[in-house]
Amino acid sequence: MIDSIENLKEILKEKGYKLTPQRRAILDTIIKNQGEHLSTEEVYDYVKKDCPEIGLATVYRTLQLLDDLGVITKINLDDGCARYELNINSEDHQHHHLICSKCGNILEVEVDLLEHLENEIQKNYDFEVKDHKVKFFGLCSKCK
Amino acid sequence: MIDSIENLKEILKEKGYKLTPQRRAILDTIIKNQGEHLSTEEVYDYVKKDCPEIGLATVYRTLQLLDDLGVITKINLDDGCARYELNINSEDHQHHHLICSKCGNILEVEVDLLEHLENEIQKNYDFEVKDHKVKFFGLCSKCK
DNA sequence: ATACAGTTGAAACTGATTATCAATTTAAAA
DNA sequence: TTTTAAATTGATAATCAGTTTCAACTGTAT
Ligand SMILES: [Mn+2]
Ligand SMILES: [Mn+2]
Ligand SMILES: [Zn+2]
Ligand SMILES: [Zn+2]
Repeated sequence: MIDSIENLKEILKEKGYKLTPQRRAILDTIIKNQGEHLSTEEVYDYVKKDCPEIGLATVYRTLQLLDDLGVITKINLDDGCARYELNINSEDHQHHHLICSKCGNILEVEVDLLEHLENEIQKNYDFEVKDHKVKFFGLCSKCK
Repeated sequence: MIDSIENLKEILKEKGYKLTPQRRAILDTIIKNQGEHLSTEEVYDYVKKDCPEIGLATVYRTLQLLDDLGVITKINLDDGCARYELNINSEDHQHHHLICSKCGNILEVEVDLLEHLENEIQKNYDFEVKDHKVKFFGLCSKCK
């Protein structure tokens, strides 16, 4: 969805928000670490290299804001803290995660394959599906 | 999976745990409120009627224990606290949840319909799926 | 009845997240 | 470019779910 810092300013301006060096640095960090699922503290540690004076509260606030704006997505890996990842396709549904119960490694699943299930849900429950969160637990190739 | 308090004692005994009035009362509460997704505090409030002297720490400990034993399942509805529900079929996968973004109502989906997706995952990622957590977000029949 | 391991409740503690607030900064207007 | 108002920041305190500690208590096997 977001190509670079260039259009972050536009996205912010639309809602009356300002582009600050802190916000820029935080998004830079997330883009640079694409593929990771960073916690707030982890983003804080990374971003301090570019922006040593930044406060942890600002990181919490900014990640929440970027999530509200649809730039990033908050995910829950049941490890006691929120994690975030960059949104690639804003239109598309959130991708699935495979979580290895043994080594804790996270794999991402590109295919969605939920159309059939979602159609059944629309039909049987009269529920209009907008998005989903899907986690699979099990053993990865190395651990089984 | 669990029929009544009768076999809770057996399940506990197998692992060297004891059947206490507190554990009995907590499971009673969960059985009585089947279909709800109770938080620890909510279980605490209900169970105090039968067991007024019970401590909140005991409720936390017992819910965790029952989850470990496979009697109940912890679920995360992104509202800041853990919630639990009785396990009906221990063998089967956890059922799906439909969460209305407007009214917050939770619907349960009986059909699984994930075999195809799970087969693709086994094949393409060499990942052995044991269980899953699936949440759909959208609008329920009343809200759309 | 005894013994002992498991359990309890109260209270202190932890760790993630949020709220507060005075000082600072952005962005738009003058 | 200066002015201005609203948004933002960092430090700190506060909150809140959940965990730990520990002395007193209880369930169960013998
Ligand atoms: Mn991911
Ligand atoms: Mn349910
Ligand atoms: Zn693994
Ligand atoms: Zn609704």
